[in-house]
Amino acid sequence: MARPREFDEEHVLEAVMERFWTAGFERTSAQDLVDATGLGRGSLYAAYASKEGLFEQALLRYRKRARAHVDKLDAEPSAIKALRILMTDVVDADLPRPHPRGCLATNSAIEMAAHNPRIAELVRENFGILRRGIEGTMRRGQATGELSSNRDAAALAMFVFTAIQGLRVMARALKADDRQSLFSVIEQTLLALR
Amino acid sequence: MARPREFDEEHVLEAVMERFWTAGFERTSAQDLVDATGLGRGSLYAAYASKEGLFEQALLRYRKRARAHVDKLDAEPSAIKALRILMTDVVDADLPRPHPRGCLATNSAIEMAAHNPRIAELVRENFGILRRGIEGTMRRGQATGELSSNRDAAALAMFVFTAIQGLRVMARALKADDRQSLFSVIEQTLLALR
DNA sequence: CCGATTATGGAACGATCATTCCAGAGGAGT
DNA sequence: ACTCCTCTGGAATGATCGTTCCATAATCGG
Repeated sequence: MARPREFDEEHVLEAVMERFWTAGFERTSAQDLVDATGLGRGSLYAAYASKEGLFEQALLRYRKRARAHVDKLDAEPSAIKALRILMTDVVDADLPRPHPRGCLATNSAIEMAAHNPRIAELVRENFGILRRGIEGTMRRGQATGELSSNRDAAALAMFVFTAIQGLRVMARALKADDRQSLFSVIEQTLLALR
Repeated sequence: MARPREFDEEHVLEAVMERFWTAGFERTSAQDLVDATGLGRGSLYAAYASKEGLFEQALLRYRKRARAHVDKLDAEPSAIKALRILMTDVVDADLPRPHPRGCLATNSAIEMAAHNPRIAELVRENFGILRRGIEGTMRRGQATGELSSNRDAAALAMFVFTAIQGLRVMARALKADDRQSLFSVIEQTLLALR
């Protein structure tokens, strides 16, 4: 051991994630990352090897968001209410002004998954966290009688999860005044669970 | 008038669209487009001004796909069957080997919409063609009594359309053996219309 | 058949890209 | 206090980016 690191890894990765999230991988340059983190090029490359390595770290960090969503799901007793809160949160989180940033995992699925197997795997892992959380909520709702028990919980969870991916795409493409139609989609999705 | 064009615009734009579709805007270089079309740089830029101009043309051309989907919807008498065919077609079309390419409009919504208003508008136009087609099918189903008439056809159409966007995201991220789960999502979506 | 005008495509451009290098700085172990 | 070893950050590198230039070719109207 010799000289210790001077930078705060939490802060650096947060800034990196933010940049990749709004601009995407290709539109974010190494210079952008230097500016965003305040580190020198040498330090950045010594610690994370490459731009792709940095992106992987950002995606790993993004898992916390998925886990937070799952925690919030588990905190609400009513399954339907929990799923409504989840989807409303997703729409609200993906639509900040001035530019909607969508979901980092969804964006990465489109932009990177076909070109980088490592990233594709991380995206699927991110997806899995939320999908399994939804499935748990679904089973809970079936146990309490809130949801019909004669339907496949895993299939229903995949259905809701896919709807969320659709909402995230629409959030990135629609104008702000179409926001209301996304909430209508949420209600139609919840209606389908009864 | 002087020397006429030697290249076939149809062929050129088809090749350009194909390239942007699989690789995305940023991962497609001007050199890639020169190679794909067989034209020289000068010819390409004289005809289309810029890489973005070329992308716009590709997206304009892509509308034909959306229109073909709508035509197929209109050809099937049963609304439910028509929508099942549509969604199955979408999943099949988005998942060719070796790399799933998804949907050009969906990919562009994620990659470009926040950065380029012109592209964002073309994406919304593409979306609108299919969404309105679905809405028409929905009304038809209500008229024949196949679908319940006491639900909002526009809201149902938006719901199905958003589900399709979700399917397109999943198609780009999932492994080939998860294909079956996408068909399960299709059935859950159709079930919600009854 | 002859200017006028446009298409052609490869060479050339400056900018920017991701990455590497390196000289200096600074704690850790002895 | 001295020697490692690592961190640091700006300079440098070669590649590639999108775009422009330009000499040549080809077709038009007259």
